[in-house]
Amino acid sequence: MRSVEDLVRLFRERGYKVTPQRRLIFELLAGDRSHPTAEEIYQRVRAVMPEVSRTTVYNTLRELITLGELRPVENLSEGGTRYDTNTTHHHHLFCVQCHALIDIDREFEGIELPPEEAAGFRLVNYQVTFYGYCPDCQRADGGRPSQGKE
Amino acid sequence: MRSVEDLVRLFRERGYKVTPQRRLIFELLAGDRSHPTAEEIYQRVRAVMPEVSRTTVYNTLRELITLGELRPVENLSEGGTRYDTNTTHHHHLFCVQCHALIDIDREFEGIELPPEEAAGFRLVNYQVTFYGYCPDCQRADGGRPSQGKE
DNA sequence: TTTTAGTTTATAATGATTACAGATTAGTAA
DNA sequence: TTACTAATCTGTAATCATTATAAACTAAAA
Ligand SMILES: [Mn+2]
Ligand SMILES: [Mn+2]
Ligand SMILES: [Zn+2]
Ligand SMILES: [Zn+2]
Repeated sequence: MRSVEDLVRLFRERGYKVTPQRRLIFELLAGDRSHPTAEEIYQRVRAVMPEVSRTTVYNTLRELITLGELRPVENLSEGGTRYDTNTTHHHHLFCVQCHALIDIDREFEGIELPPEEAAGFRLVNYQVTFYGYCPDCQRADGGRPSQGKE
Repeated sequence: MRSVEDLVRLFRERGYKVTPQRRLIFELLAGDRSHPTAEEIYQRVRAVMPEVSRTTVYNTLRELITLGELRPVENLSEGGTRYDTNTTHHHHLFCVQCHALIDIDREFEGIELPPEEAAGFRLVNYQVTFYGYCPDCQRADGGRPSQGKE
């Protein structure tokens, strides 16, 4: 995500107005590496401008996402937790269109995190997720989220 | 996840009663590899026993999870979407206790999915997530979800 | 059978997010 | 500067996924 002033310029270019609320959200996010939730951002905003509404925070986040300046952390359970009958360690292949989720039961070599990159974490597991288009969605490329199988 | 009869035995062993509702949910899940949501399971249950309630489905799923026979698909945005100011391709390190989420900006070698394992998918991306305990949570191992930094 | 602890159901409550409508304002142009 | 207006903001209601509650029901032990 760019600097506050770049975001201001970008918003103006695209015909979005630059309000004090938006500018404050830019300032709070520009330096942030903590992957905050909307609620956390709202609380930080409120500490400075107590009258700002949650809706404005949600709206501004959505705008930043639309402009490609922010993104939601990847989440395979959009629209409800998904349950896995495979309780052993394994990886996944996810269709970004129809949300088909397929197990990958083999192991990958070379996925090590040297201590200096592990930020002091004691590691217990890791998981790889591949994103792509399943055969059904490649074919029916019209666009509507087909339901794949069944 | 085990066979229906094994699940029946397991439930009896642990003092859970085996009701027709539970047995049906076992039957629907035992062969399933689709990573269904609670709502999808509920709809499948309802097609057979229309009077079963959503609550029973949720309860049974929770029991299966408690017994280690089922698990929720990993999700870094438990309790609300998290927003990422880093919009470029990168990986993550996640504290399973306080949910701290840290970027890993380097690439991993050897993460290839040969076509025969790709199930016909056209791949567009992949992501690695490491799970572990952050330094704060290793120290304060009492258990309560400390908030880490800030 | 009878008993009862555990289970189910319907309904209410909660938490995250989106939809809406009326009040407010950024940015433009006179 | 002032006036204008489309865009934005706020408060509130609605929606969706999930959990809590309490009264009715029942599996399984005696
Ligand atoms: Mn799986
Ligand atoms: Mn990140
Ligand atoms: Zn698909
Ligand atoms: Zn931690």
